Amino acid sequence: MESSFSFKKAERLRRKVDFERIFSQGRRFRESHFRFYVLDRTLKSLPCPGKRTGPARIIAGAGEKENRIGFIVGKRAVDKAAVRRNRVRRHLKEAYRLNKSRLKAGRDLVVVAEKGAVGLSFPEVQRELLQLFGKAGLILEDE
RNA sequence: GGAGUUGGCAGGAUGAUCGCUCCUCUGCCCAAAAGAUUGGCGGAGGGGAGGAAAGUCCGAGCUCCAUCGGGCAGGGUGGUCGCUAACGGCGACGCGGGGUGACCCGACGGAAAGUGCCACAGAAAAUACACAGCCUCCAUUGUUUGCUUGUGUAAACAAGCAAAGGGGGUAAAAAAGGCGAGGUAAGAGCUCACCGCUCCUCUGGUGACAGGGGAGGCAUGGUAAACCCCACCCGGAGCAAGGCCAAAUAAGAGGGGAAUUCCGUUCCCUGCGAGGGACGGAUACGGGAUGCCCAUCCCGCGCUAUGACCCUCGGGUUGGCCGCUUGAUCCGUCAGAGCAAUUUGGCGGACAGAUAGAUGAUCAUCAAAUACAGAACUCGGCUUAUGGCCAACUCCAGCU
RNA sequence: UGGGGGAUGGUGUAACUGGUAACACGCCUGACUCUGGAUCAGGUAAGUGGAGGUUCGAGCCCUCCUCCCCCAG
Repeated sequence: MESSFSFKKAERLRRKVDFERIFSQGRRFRESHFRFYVLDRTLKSLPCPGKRTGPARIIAGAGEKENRIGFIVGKRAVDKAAVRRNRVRRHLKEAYRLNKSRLKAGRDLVVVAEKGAVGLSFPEVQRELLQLFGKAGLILEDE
């Protein structure tokens, strides 16, 4: 298995309907500074993207076994200053990028930052994110 | 050494590993008859946040909408001259004010065109009037009215009141400009010196204004970031502007056409809902009213209208593409114009374009580096946030 | 990102054309009652989000900041 650390556009959630589907149908977890939503695309693959009846590219792009993830760092909930919000999001992206090879595939994930997330250092963010992945049962067992 | 004023500077660097985005060149794959092209996965090279990117306070470019004319109105600016694409910005100068000083600050046109306001206090608040206290005969000149009381035969004298003149504990602001002297019964530009004011005139300056001379003895309280007057300027909205393509859906518009309903209030009936009544409004032919020309008002001229059903066109939504970054651009240097802002020309160099939204993470070294803070159509300014460094100048203290 | 609105006692709202910041619900004390509620009487509490300016004098007028809310995908 090639343990690529790259993190391209196709691995990010970019569509409003994707976010809404995960919020309405996904499972939810919490740590002290982040909320976490998971939706397993492999279980309900047949009806899930339907009903939109859009072009076939939507199904094709999401139909692979790749994980997709989105990060939400709100202005109202987290911090007004754009610099500090960017720092939180970059920490989250880096923590996911370095650890994503250890996760089960075929899921859509969303991480929402909350009030106290601004003051955290990168190791603290990485530890909390891994705790969330563990709670959700996403970490592969094989050594 | 301390305190301060003004102007300027950079906004961590280097290396290693793992990553993101855009552009150029290039290899492979998929779809297709083929090619262009688009998409996916790679390779090489290159670019990748700020002085404030911020606040959105002004000014523009750009785009769409509106635009038949006029009036009234609304908003903005406010010393002068210039600079600029434009500005409420900048420069120089004038005037006024602050600071021992370097230097700084000023919405800085008009209150004898009009209107409004000026609480409390005070005699009085825009008019110089009433009123309280005080002075008015002794001497020089002239004049002196009425009433009451007292003395006296009377004439007359004395006292008081009225008439006449001056004046102002207060107040943010005060009038016979301020202050000092003379003057007087007490007092007033009544007189005089200095300062100020008004008018006339001369000189200098493009101008704001400055300086000189003469006359008047002084008449015009404050407020225009109150209405207003004067001069100048101003259509509206904003890239989520706006345009194109595809998909599914069927709102709206136009036409036809028959008919009389439709909407709102939640007052009444009903347990609630549905429904009905009442009230108000809209609609038929006309009128009126409303709407459309930036908002409001008026005039002239013009246009439009309720709605089941049928036909035609195809709004908005979702996804993608364009707009989208090289332009009144910025920097360096040389030469020219100008006190300067700025500008002309030559040479060289630089310049992000994302769309769930790119600059990061970890480590090492440098004495330390986490100040404020992140592009979203683009420029020119202003304002606000901010740790540090440098230069010039000012004041104070000490030493030589 | 662009556009619009607001901030006044603990809470919800007033303050006309600039002239002593008002009202209700609260809260506290007292009366009434065996006690509580209701009622009555009295009191407490903001100097108007912050900083400057205009004016004799700003909640109100002007400028700049801070915070909150709404609209447009």
